[in-house]
Amino acid sequence: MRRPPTTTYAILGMLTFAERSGYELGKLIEISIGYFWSPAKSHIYAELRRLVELGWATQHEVEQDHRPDKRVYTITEKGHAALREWLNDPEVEPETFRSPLLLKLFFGDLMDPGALHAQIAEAKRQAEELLAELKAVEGRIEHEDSLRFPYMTLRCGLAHARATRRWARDTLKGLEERSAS
Amino acid sequence: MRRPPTTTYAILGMLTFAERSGYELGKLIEISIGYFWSPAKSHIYAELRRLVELGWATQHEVEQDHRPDKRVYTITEKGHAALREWLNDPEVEPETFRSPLLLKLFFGDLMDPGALHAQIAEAKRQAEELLAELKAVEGRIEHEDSLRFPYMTLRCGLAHARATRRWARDTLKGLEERSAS
DNA sequence: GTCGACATGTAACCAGTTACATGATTAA
DNA sequence: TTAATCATGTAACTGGTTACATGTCGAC
Repeated sequence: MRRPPTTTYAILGMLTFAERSGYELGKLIEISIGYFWSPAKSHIYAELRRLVELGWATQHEVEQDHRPDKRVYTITEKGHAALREWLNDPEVEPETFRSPLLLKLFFGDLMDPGALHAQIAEAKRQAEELLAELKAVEGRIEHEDSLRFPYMTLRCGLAHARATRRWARDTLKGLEERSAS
Repeated sequence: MRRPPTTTYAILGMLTFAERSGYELGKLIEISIGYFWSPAKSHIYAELRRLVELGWATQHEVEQDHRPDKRVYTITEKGHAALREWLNDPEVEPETFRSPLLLKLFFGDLMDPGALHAQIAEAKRQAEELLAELKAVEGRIEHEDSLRFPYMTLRCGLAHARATRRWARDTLKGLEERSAS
């Protein structure tokens, strides 16, 4: 039996902080690992079922007042062991990065200059938006020693958002200089 | 009929420089758009067949001496129009970025410190390798005015490789300081 | 009464990868 | 003769998304 896909371990890892329902995991992932690993909502529920099948988590229903009932998942010792085995495996799967914007830019000769400029400007705006978002998170977690490792991943995001913003700025400038002459 | 996936346009775009066979496209993509858009070999052949079906390219066999024959694809005027329509569409699909390394780091508390250090160190090594590769490409194309737009995409790759290297360096330092105390 | 947050899923689809299969030609 | 490059694909799989479906509960 092959090792399950990375998303399985992502969900499993999120259960190490506390037992949670699929819905709660979705909200949590969105503001944490979602920046570099973001499964669809329906995918989360599917993975939770797989975790139970594997014996890596157990489920139990929680009746709630004032809210619909929920199904809460708890990591097992077997799950912990599987997670550690994956974490310590020196073989790390390669990152994937795909950028439709860079792809378009590569063919920039064929583009309407106005459309190109607008699309890079929009990328710059998005980088700035992301940067503001990440800075806000940083303010909240930088001194939380228990979030030391999440903070390191945040620093990576900040570095890349800044690199993107600067690149977009420079590229726009280059585009404008050329169109002016 | 919906718009075909981005990979279709990637292949189509590569045909604007010259008519090419699937094999030639594979080699070319690897050293150009492959850094931010890299279809599998078999996928390239499949997309070429789709281009012909759509009337966006035509194919013809080329008999070769000293080498196996090949099937060469040429972009049509209809293909050019479709490509421009896609390029100028202000709606750009979002980038996707997935990092198993950051995912592991997020759960760093559960890792063996040695394994974590080794995995970040390996990421740093990979960033340096990529950086060297991109710098070599830069030296070859920076003054080629016809490669102005590809050069802009290269600058983005350089910025990100440098950001990754610096982040990995800083992170390793943080890890070492902590383990020393 | 309707909107939004809470809550869980199914079914259909699809983009893309992996492994496999085949064969020509050239250079060591 | 063996490896490397040139050359083209098929078939099976799979990881993952999208759209849909359903319903609870509280607040306005």
